[in-house]
Amino acid sequence: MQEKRTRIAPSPTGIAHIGTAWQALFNLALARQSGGQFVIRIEDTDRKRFVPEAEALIYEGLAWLGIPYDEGGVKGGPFEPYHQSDRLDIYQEYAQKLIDNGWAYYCFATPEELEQMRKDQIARGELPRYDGRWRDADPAEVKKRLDNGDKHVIRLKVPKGRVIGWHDLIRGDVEFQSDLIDDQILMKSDGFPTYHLAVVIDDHLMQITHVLRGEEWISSTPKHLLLYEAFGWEPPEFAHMPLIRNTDKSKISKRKNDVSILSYREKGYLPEAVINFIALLGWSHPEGKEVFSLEEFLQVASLDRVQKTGPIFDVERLNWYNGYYIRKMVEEKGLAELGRKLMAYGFVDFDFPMDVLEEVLALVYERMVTLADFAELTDFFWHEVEVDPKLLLKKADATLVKMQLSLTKAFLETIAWKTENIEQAIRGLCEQKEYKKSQYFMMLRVAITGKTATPPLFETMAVIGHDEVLARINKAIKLVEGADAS
RNA sequence: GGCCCCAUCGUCUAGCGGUCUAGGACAUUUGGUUCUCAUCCAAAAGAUCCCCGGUUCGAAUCCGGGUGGGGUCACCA
Repeated sequence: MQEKRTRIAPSPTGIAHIGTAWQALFNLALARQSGGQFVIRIEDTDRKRFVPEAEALIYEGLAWLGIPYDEGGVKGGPFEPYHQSDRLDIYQEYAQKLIDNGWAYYCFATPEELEQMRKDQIARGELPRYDGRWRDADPAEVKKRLDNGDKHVIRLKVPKGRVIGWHDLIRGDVEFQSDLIDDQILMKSDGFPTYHLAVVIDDHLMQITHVLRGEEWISSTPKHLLLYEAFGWEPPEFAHMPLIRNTDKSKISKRKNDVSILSYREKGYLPEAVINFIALLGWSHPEGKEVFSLEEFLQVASLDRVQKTGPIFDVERLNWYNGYYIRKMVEEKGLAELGRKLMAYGFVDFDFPMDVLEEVLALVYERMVTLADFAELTDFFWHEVEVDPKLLLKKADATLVKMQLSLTKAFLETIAWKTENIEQAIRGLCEQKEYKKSQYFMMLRVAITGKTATPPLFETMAVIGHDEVLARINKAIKLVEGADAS
């Protein structure tokens, strides 16, 4: 099997994007399965949108998800440098070759001039495009402008009347008419290459064999193919993944979705849940499995099971995975592991009573969707609780409730503080006085936790502690008296 | 608008000419367990397989057209 060299080529323009991680997954799988390498190259040729911290965020995001790479990034490798901004002289050199062999030409049109040109075209009802005004310019004139040091770009001389096609590994045969392709800018006037030039040169020089990227690049591919031809290079295989979408089916965006990898960490998602979830976006496991690890994915992933339709990013499903993986973690590695994760990600308040952390976790872990849920699920264990008297009196009058609370207090006063004893005392009281279970338990739950939904009462009380429970019951009694008086 | 890509339950998807009265998962609803919630278990509901033609004995699956959605048309990637 041919060793496949694949890559992702993110731009450091802001956040580490979830789509980048998704793409990385499939690129990695392809490389791994063939014994090849997966490369990270940083495409930082756009100085206007450059964000200094962005690159580090990309590495951090991928590292958090556990997605490794073989070359580039902070690792380097045999094809250095892996930052396009460090490869300017290379692009310069190759652009010159294209000028020399007639595949490219200088264009001295200013941005303002081109803007005017487009306006005119639109006014005339034409579609805006470069009109080729410098395509066949007089060489003498070009030389004069060059000698004069006039600002210029270098454009690709797209041949006329050609059909440019390729066999896409995901989509099959795709074809474009060359006449519809603009004479693409290859070199900007600031001496930086455009994406199109840089990506082709780098992919070739770095010996990338398979370009697996998003569908948004599909209409750029013919331009790239032309460049391979212009250089006389063998093009790589191309495969275009569908685009992950917002709920309204548009391409997934910051505005309508959370697309930052790291923000999922901040929100309390587990990397294995995120991985499992995104792996199943536009792809299905050959055995129909819904739950599997990154390792397993890397072994069984294949392009022929990649769907052509853009999947919608559905957080509900991610939530299910997250709850599932939290439970799985506890079952396989114990509560301590959950505790460590919670601490590591900063979801445990500094004044939380650590000695009862595991006891508390045992009671709430099945109820957690994200790690961030820990706070809300557990605040009443160690915080003052706010009790709504209306909830206390929902299904019984004040006289009865007050009696129930007082008796409960009496029954609990002297017992040895253990779950079984608490249960025995309370159930005993309940039977003896023939309280309606649903009313009595709920009332007591509210009195002690302030909430209507909590872990089982007896265990909860056991963790909260004897003195605190009695204090809360006392408070509830006063509350009921107050409500009764008014 | 031109060009290109795409089209199965609300969502993620299985399906690659007959085994499909279309299967699974999430979400939803109901029942069971239970002191509530959650977990767990069971069940239900949910898709004219976008529409119309064609090919075929036979189409969700192949072909054509339509419609719808998406992407792209920058000195951004």
